[in-house]
Amino acid sequence: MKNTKNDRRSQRTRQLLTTALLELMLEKNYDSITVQDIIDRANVGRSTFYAHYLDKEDLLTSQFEEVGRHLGEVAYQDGYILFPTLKVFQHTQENHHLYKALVWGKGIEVIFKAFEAHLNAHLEAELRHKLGERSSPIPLPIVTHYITGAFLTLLKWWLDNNMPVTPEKMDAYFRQLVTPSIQSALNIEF
Amino acid sequence: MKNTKNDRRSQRTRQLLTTALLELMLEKNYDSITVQDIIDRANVGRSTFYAHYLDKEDLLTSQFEEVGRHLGEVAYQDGYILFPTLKVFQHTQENHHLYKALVWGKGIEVIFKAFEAHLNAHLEAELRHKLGERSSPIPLPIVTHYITGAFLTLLKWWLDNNMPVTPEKMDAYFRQLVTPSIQSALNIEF
DNA sequence: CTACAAATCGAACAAAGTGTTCATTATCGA
DNA sequence: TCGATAATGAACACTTTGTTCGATTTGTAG
Repeated sequence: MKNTKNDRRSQRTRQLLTTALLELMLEKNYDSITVQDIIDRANVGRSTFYAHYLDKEDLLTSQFEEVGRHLGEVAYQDGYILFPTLKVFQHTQENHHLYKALVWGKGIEVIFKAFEAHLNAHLEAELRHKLGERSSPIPLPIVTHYITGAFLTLLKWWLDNNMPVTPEKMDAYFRQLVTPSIQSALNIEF
Repeated sequence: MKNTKNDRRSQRTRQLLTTALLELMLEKNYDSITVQDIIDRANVGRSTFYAHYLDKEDLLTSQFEEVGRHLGEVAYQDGYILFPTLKVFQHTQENHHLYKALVWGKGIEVIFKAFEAHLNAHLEAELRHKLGERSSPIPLPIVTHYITGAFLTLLKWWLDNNMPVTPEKMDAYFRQLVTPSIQSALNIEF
């Protein structure tokens, strides 16, 4: 098939561009990175870049939205209530070079947005299920945003400070903080 | 004094520029706003703009960092532990036109960063005071970031959704969620 | 091996925006 | 009215953007 051939070549080009952008984000501010920088680093022709992406922003988001979605899905592959936060902390530590680049640049915002959306959706569904017939005294979107907001802020803080404690400790701290809130707010045990 | 005269003129010019930027942010994406747009709207000469600010970013941050600091200070003028969140919700609602512009643009990030720094610092100091000699089972920075992260996320969510509940209700929800956490985590009563 | 189609290359281009310079004009206090 | 300071805006060199297009490379089907 022709598809195979085209796809492989194109895919490799996209990979080169993504890698180049990531490398550059480790070196300098995202806003000051030009398309020229990226294609120089990636050894890719100017017109090729624009054949694949609309602009620099497009390269950033199209790649990293996927990462965010992926994170959201991984986080939910088990039936946890309050999702497996430990996994996320661990995954973040293992790939912290990637995430440092994202924190430095503004890529992290894109990922977090996609991640947050997933977390909120799943969390709301699970809480609703757990509640059953009872209604929540606090609107569920408020509860879910409260939880994901706190979680992502801690995750970012942890990264910014070069992960001063282990993922296991972070997870324990987070759960210690969030559990009583949910229990008392929704009268749910878990 | 000459200062008075200069200051007044300069100040007025800066005001014009800030207002123009705010208006423009209501109309279109921050990144697509040019310096030309701003000075046209403000009826200010090009060179005047650059006499006051380094670039567009500088205009944004120098003005809005102040807003963030101001918010942080206002929030602490009473001796609350867990700062007067209600006031912040109310203030946000009263000035929601301003904040909508900021949410739409990316100005909100700048403000939140400055605001968050203040909240964290004050919160940590107060919690430490409240703890006295006892040491916290959870590192205080983690507690404070947990709280401010959750708070700012809820504040943003509330704005994004056009403030579907009253400031009083938001405040009550937030406190209901966060109070048990802190009590159980730090053994503090308040 | 050859032929072919798809992907890449890179030079050239117009367009837009940036930040600076400087001679000129407006403003306001003394 | 004078003088200092601020604002003006045209002109400038420079950077970046996104597009076009003919030449070139690459991988595969036959």
